[in-house]
Amino acid sequence: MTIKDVAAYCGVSVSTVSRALNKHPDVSPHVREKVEEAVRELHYVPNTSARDLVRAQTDTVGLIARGTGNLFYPPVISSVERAVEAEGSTLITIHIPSDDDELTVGAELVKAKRLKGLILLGGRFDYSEEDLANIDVPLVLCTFSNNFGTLSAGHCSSVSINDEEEACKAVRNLIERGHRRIAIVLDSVRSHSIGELRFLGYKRALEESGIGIDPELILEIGNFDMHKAYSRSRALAESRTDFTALFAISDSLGMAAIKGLNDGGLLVPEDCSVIAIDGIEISRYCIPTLTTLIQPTEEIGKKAVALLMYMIRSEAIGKQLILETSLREGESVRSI
Amino acid sequence: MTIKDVAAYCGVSVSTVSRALNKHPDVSPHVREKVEEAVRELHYVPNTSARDLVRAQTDTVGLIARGTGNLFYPPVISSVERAVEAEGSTLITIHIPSDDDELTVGAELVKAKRLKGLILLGGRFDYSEEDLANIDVPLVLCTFSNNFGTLSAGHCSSVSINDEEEACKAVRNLIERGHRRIAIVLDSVRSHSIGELRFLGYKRALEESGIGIDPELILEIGNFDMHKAYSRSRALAESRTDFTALFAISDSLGMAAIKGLNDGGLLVPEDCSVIAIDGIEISRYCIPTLTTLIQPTEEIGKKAVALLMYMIRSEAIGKQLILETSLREGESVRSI
DNA sequence: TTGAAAGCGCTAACAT
DNA sequence: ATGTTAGCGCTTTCAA
Repeated sequence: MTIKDVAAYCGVSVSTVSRALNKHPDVSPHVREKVEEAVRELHYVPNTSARDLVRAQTDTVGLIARGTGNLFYPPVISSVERAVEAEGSTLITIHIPSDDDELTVGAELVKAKRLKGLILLGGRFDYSEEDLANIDVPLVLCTFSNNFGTLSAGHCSSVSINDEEEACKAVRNLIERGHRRIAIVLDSVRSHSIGELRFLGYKRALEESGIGIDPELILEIGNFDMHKAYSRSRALAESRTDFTALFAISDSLGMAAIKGLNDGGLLVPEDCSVIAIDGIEISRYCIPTLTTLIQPTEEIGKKAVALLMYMIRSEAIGKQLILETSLREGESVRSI
Repeated sequence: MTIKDVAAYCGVSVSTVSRALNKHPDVSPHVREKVEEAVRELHYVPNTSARDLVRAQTDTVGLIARGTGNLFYPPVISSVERAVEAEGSTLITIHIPSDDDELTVGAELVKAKRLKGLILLGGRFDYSEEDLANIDVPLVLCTFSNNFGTLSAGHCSSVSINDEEEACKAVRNLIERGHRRIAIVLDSVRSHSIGELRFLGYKRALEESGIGIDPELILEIGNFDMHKAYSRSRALAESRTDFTALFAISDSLGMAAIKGLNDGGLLVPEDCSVIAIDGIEISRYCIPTLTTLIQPTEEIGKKAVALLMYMIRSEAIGKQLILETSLREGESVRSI
């Protein structure tokens, strides 16, 4: 069942069928209708490989999600999927561990699948022009990137929250409620990724209020493992260190921390308040409900695809888009 | 950068390069080496579309996950991704809402992308031969299917836990601990999907022990929405209906139910025990930790791909594979 | 062991 | 408005 069969069935040439299929204007309504009927009748589905081969590039865009098991991704990926689908394109999604290099994987994928664009989820923010140069199709980073001041944006856009600012907001929220001894749970202060940015926000909020940084309250767990977050928080609770609040850079770390504090003898929020960033669905149903800054996952996905398509179509230069979080008041923070 | 360039670079014909690339035996070691070097030198990556066009089918397999936001999927999908990657194939993943028809979507996808195989996650179990006939490539269902007795397996395999049996185990666990008034939270008793199967297991466990079914204790929420599970459980708690335990057919429903019971005035596990099925990571960090039957997600994904590849290669008839869960003792169940 | 050439299904000039 | 035709990059007969 090829385009030839459809052409024969309709008694026209293949190019006419092709034109009708691709919604070219110069096809008579009568023929167009006949073709459409034939397609239904014959259950004809165009061969994507053939189409892609003759075209300059595929109708496929790639999505690379770095860091497995991140509960923040699924809704973003869903959103990207829907948006890409709505554009009539195809999405290829790949998850890579956080110690793989997303740009290397990306460059290969782009070549092999002849992608027309690429979206990166959870990448680093310290890409150099050189790194980026390997990918010769439009690129959208779903990571706040503060180095575009020095980088020529080229075919690279970004959409994300302002990680530093939002982290700062979260910690300010705690400070406003009277907390001064505030712990932080993060992957690493030197992650070249959101961990580092959110740590900067934490630092800034404390400094604004003249509160010093206490290394004892910085729980660097190396990755986004809930178990590590649990055990370190528990240890901190058991150590009887003086602190009344904790900021987790993600909801899952926040939930693990609450459990750790709890098992370490500290009640949340009575003995220790906890705030996080993400707003994943399940954190509305834990006990206590997590207070968190909700990332606009749906919008991140939609905007990422919109930016990508925009760049693909107009070969325009990249744009940096910053979205805002919204506070979801849970039960894990109290004033003191 | 095409195969022609590589051929020119090596001073051989394209067919020789093609043979070398595809590891045909009849290529002299010397030429083979030269080609390999040229590929590295020139950063040549074969054009998948061209390759797929000339071959009978693509190197792509599809994965359709039905029901969005299911936390059981991500680890399975990751596992499938890795396994497919290890086979040198490509995966296209699509999420569809639970009210879409996975077989229709699947049939289209297979045609359009000329997939060599398809994996279905979270599908129904009441497919007819007719339904299945629309998909003319090997198919693996990650859903327990009890109708293969009457269905000729054809090119269709399945890998999953025995939903009815495992649900029965879960409820038996509660009964063994002295519970007799046991509620259930599920999507629907007539879902033609795991909901129905697990309900059957619930029923069987109760009947085994001579416990009658009380419609009041059956919380049908229509879908897998945590919010619905929350509000219904809360209402049940507030109604002061007599019950001491609750079985949720998924971890996320279980967590939502715990929260609902809690907010409705019942402490878990003191006033009400809760058990579920899934074993998602985050349910180890809620308060109380969820007692649950862990699904072997990693293995489900791996086995699904293995079965699929097996069928693709040998055109063999399908196999039905049943895996076992393992009990993860949490803090949400106590004996009475 | 290698090369020449046909053709996979489609799109897009170009011609009419 | 429609038909004819030349490829897109690759694999695979068929010949040498």
